[in-house]
Amino acid sequence: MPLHVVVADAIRERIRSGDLPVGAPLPSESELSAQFGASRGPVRQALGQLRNEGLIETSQGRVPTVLGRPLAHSIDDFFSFSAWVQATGRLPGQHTLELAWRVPPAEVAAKLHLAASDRAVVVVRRRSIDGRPTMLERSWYVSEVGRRLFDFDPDEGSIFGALIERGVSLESGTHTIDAVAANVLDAEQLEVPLASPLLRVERLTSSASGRVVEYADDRYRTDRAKLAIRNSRSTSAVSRPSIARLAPEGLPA
Amino acid sequence: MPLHVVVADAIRERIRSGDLPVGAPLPSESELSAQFGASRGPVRQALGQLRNEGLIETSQGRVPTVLGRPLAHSIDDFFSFSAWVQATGRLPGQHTLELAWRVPPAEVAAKLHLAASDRAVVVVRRRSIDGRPTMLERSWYVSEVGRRLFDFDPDEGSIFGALIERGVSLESGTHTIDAVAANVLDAEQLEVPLASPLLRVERLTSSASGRVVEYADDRYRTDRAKLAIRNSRSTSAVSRPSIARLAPEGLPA
DNA sequence: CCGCGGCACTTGTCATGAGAAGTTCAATCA
DNA sequence: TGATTGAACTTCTCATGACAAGTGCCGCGG
Repeated sequence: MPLHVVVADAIRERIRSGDLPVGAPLPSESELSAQFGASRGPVRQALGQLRNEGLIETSQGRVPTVLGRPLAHSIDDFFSFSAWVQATGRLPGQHTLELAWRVPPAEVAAKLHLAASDRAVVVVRRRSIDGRPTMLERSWYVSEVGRRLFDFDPDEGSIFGALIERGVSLESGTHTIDAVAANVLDAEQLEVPLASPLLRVERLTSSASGRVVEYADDRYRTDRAKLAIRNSRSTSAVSRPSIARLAPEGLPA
Repeated sequence: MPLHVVVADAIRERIRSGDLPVGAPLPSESELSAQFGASRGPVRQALGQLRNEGLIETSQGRVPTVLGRPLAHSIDDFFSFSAWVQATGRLPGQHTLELAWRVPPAEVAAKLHLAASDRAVVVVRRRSIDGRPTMLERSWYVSEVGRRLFDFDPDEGSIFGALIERGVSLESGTHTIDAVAANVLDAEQLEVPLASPLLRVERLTSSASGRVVEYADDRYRTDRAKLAIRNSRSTSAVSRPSIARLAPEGLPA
């Protein structure tokens, strides 16, 4: 394991455990170098990573300080409805409306990088929080991944979690957010009037190898779930903006 | 200006301009070193930054490749409509419908932490991209900040930029995203049918001292603007989740 | 007692050099 | 023809050394 990862993990653990409380100064770079028997390079690489994670704050001439504890829930909460709901102390529910293996519509096939005649596995589920219908989920999986869905009951719980457990690589994702009017199925399942505004999150999930494996269209009742983003300018000026507005491709330049 | 920033800016510009199209290979590190008269250090620092921004992809043994056009150059693009539109190479426009100093509705006053009788400055503007109506913005500023709005023409350009220039501290923000049906004003100004689904972004901006200074309700035509979020699990499992789903307060536990 | 200068220490930036590990591609062999 | 090997690339990692620039603090002088 690379030295800079070792250093970053060690410091992260010291922060998580409370050994380095919030606001506390970190050892200087030279001290860390000595502690880990590394030169300044790897140490600075580790500190840069931690700064990007928002864990520490650095500035010239001043020893780095601890900004906050790492959050208990992971980014998985953003991929998995079940994980999110559970993390907020409520009860997730799901009711499968459809589970099938068939040729997807052209626009879905394009997003999954499939040939026109390739089949994919589609799952349509109504998700609920504490028994209240909250979201309607339409997911398409490439066959290779999707066939595993027949191994277990999608009414059981998290598909995301089940796939991860079975060794499927679900690594990165792009989420696109907009609003749509509820169609007949949406309205019926979410128990809202036809054409009600719904928050839509489209998700493209890729494996570690970069292969697109899932396309999902999730529609939320906005009175039961929203999205929130928190960010600050100064500390993130150098950090990566994981969020951005997006202009649709369809717009003429 | 630091060398690695110069290098990063140059490459970013070459991507933005299309000189380096999507999927194209970047020059190798040694070539870049030669081009900029820099050693490998700053070049690698620049590439790391671009990788963090999701602009390029790197892996051992392979030349870096262009992943996509920049979604956002900086966090500022997320706060400022003008900055965002300009960064994507298009022309922002604004038409002010109202600029007034008056007592805000109770729910707005609460968000700004104002007393019931305190006044605030309200601005309603229709924002456009390349002349097309795209977003309707309703912003409320606390008086202390809002009075500066009368110093310049809000039709001129970015309020955000103008306030920053005048030394106003706009440091952090919380964005809440949902969907709403277009009301009469929305429909008229955005040129969509009544009750069309719109993407709404509510923004609470705070100064460095933590004081809430702005509340905004921005409503987008979803055919002209969306939100995108890119994230990966492994590298971000520990990375800060600057994004989270949010359950509304109104929900009974 | 207060203010100020200067020194020690810090991080930020950059150069140079080197080996490990992965990728690409063309020549070679079955 | 198809698989394999190897060399020439690449990036990743790390060490060392150096200077610039910012911070904190102690002690001196007022």
